[in-house]
Amino acid sequence: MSDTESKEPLNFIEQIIEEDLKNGKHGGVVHTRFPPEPNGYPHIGHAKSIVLNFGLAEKYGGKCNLRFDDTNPEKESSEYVEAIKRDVEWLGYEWHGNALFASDYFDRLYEWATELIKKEKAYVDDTPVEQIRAERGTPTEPGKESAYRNRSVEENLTLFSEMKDGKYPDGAKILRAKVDMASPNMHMRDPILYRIRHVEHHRTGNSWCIYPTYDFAHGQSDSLEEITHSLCTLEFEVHRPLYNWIIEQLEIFPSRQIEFARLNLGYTIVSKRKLLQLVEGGYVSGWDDPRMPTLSGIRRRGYTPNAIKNFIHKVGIARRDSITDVALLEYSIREDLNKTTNRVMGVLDPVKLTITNYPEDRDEELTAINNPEDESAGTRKLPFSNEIFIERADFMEDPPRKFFRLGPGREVRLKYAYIIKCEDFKKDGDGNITEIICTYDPDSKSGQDTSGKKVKGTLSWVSAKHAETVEVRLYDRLFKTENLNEIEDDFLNHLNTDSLSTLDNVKVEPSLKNAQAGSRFQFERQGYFVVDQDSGDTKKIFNRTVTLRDNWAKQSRK
RNA sequence: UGCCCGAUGGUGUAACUGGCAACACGUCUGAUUUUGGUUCAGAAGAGUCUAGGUUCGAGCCCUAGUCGGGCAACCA
Repeated sequence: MSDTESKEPLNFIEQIIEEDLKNGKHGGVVHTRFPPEPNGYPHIGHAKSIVLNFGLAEKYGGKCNLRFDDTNPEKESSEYVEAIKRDVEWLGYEWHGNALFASDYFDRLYEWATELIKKEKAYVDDTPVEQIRAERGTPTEPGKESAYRNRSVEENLTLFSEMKDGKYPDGAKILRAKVDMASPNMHMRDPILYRIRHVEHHRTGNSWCIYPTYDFAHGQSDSLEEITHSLCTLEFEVHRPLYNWIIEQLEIFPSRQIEFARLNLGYTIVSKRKLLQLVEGGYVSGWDDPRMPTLSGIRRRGYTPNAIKNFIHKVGIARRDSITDVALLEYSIREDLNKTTNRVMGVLDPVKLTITNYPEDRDEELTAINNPEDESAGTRKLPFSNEIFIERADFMEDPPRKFFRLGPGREVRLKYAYIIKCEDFKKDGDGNITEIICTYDPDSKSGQDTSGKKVKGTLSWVSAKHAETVEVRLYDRLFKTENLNEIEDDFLNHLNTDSLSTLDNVKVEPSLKNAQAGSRFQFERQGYFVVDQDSGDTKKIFNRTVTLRDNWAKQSRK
């Protein structure tokens, strides 16, 4: 694997890995990890990290751990742990061994803290929060050393042990590293290693009342797991000197931190905090609302793991901030679904069409191809009769020249059936078309057409008396602003109020009667749909995953 | 008036580590098509943030600047 010469260009992380491999670093082992904090549901941005970390391990024959960074019990819960596991598995990855937790290392971390104290590299500080903050200085001014900075090793050891034993209330004391209060890097100005929190942890319960900070837990966790390449996003770059400092002081396995730019998507928000706001504020139905960029939302929307992975690969990995065009995501899902999904007939906005010369009592079974992209998908029977439904948008009373569909006197083909001609139509008092009257050409049956006619348009349809009525939920982007990083007002002001529209009188062919939740279909000429989990036995619900590309719509917009 | 990153078509990434910018998406043509889908053929679109420098030669190296991002939670 690792010695395969691929022609694919390598991203900068792969270049680093291949260089390490060449130099025999870590004995040619590649070991990565996906390290989420269980404080929210994973979203498309996390997918980038998941695909990167697990993908690299796969590519180089290495391993990838799943490790929860659960050092802040106040925000974390096992609900999130489960959601994260589910999503990683859904994407098709298997973590190495059991799921791991930073909290598994609390004992070890405590020992290491003690070790740092003994080396005079850490001390207990009684300074109040506000003062600590003030003494840290600003980016342009150096900080001031704490009055407690030079306590004796013995005193620090005693105090730290008492902190652990619960002798002090929250915030009374902290453990800090002794680095350099004048460092131009704020994170090196005696960073906090442990804080007192008398709260229950979702895994360790009440056995601890002091918890390590990210900086004191993450690097050592990587080290304990012998992570060779520790990948994280750009904002942790300034933490890297501290990450390395701790590893050096403790003389432990030297994992290497490498940062890459997080994923930004147009019209999409990727912030757990804001996503939580959408859920709690009732702007969406939940974490798995199909409009949400969460993996659970995307999954419910009908996206496939393959599409997500391909999308991430197409986006690439780099160190510069960027915002990816949603069109790339949509392309990825269409590309996948086009090849894998069966076609069916569905009419979203039905209008009745009567074929006057077709016998009322006649039922015909036509043969339809399930997937023109996949012959093995076979064919199915489609019932036809004198009354059918077609899409309201497929008829125009006064059509423009480039409109290939139905209009007075025009002819079109009904897919898999006959060529029909519009003879007349009816309208109600408001001018809405209520019925289209046609005749058909008996010699034009699909597959045995002897009519010699050529028509430009082919319509999808559903036989009225055989149709199933279902509900369809059409989704649009949740926000109306493309770059949500640039806005200055509340992001909620940018919500697209028309992001969901529900159609409750959609007609579909009878083969869909027993479609199971999670099954995906292409409604011919419309888009890709997935059966929603809310579907009842009486009425199915279909979520529209994405529309088909539509050159006509594009052209008619001009 | 600090430190650290980054800057390549509309968007996202490449450029064999110095040899005269490529791929994908998007856009536009045309062909095929019983999905205005798919597929196929093709086109337009950047001279690589700016100014210097090194070099036979710079998107790649150096210097300065500009612009963008990050860093002052007992968050991660």
